Amino acid sequence: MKRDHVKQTDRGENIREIERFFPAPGYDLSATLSSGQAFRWEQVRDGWEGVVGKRWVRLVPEGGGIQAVLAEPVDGWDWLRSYLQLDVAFDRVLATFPRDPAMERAVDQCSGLRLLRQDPWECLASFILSSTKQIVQIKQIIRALCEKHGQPVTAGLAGEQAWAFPDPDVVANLTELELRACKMGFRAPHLLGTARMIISGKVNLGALGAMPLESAREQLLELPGVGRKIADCVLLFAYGFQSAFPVDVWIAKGLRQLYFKGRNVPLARLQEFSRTYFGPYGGYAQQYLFHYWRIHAAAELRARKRYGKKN
DNA sequence: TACCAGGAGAGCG
DNA sequence: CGCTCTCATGGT
Repeated sequence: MKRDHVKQTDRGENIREIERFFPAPGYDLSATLSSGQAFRWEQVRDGWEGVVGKRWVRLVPEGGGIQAVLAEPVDGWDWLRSYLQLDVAFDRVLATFPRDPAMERAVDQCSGLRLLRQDPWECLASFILSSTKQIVQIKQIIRALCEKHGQPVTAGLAGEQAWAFPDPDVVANLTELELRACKMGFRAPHLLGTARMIISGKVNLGALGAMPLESAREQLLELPGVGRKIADCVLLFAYGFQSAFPVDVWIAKGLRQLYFKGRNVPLARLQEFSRTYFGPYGGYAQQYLFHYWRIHAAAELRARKRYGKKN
């Protein structure tokens, strides 16, 4: 135990803490961390362990909130509050969703799912690596990249080791071959090219948050390996553009099934539909549908196997 | 063993 | 434009 690292002054200033409890009623940590928005969290016993920025964190849901435990003490917790979006008035978000049967089922079954607010570079790089990969595989690629090229950070109370996500300048100075060694295949030149464009200053990730959604998206689309879907993921998960609505294969399937009677509606029309139909927090609605549809479809598949295929 | 995965980009008519 | 093909790799 490292409790002796927790120092307090009489005046209550410079309090360095190694753990803290955050009240978060209704927050479903498991759904949030496993819903395909972030890829570095692992379930360990009754909690989740990962690296946020340069810090290893263990999060345990308990008693209407989240207990956070670090490996090393910190001065403040704003970085974690922001990452977990603990201050979002969530009832007001839910109230803006369209009231249709599909949306209500999704909210009903995934209530407690939240959107994170991630670091733009890590989020961008992660989703460049995500294209045509299953979530389990994306996690493997990112783990390899971090273990080979990320900065080591202290993890756990016994001082084990974890790795931070490698910064853009580190990635930019790697070779395509070194990146391919992380099993990212044809995504390697995309990631490399993007890292180099960011280092060169041709795209400034720090400036996008203050831009209108469309301008920020335009900037992201300049980067190699970044199309509409990945751009929207980054706009939503890293910059907090709540109306960005990434349409991937799952969402596309779900939208066609749930809102178009299974008709083969073209992607562009699905994007147009999602932009107008789901409201100012469409991104949130999207994450509910994504999570719901992924679980729903998986359950359906298992049921078919068990009872024998009817089709 | 086949099929497919939180796509993007080039090439075609 | 809109459609098709390819890209690399591994889970199910």
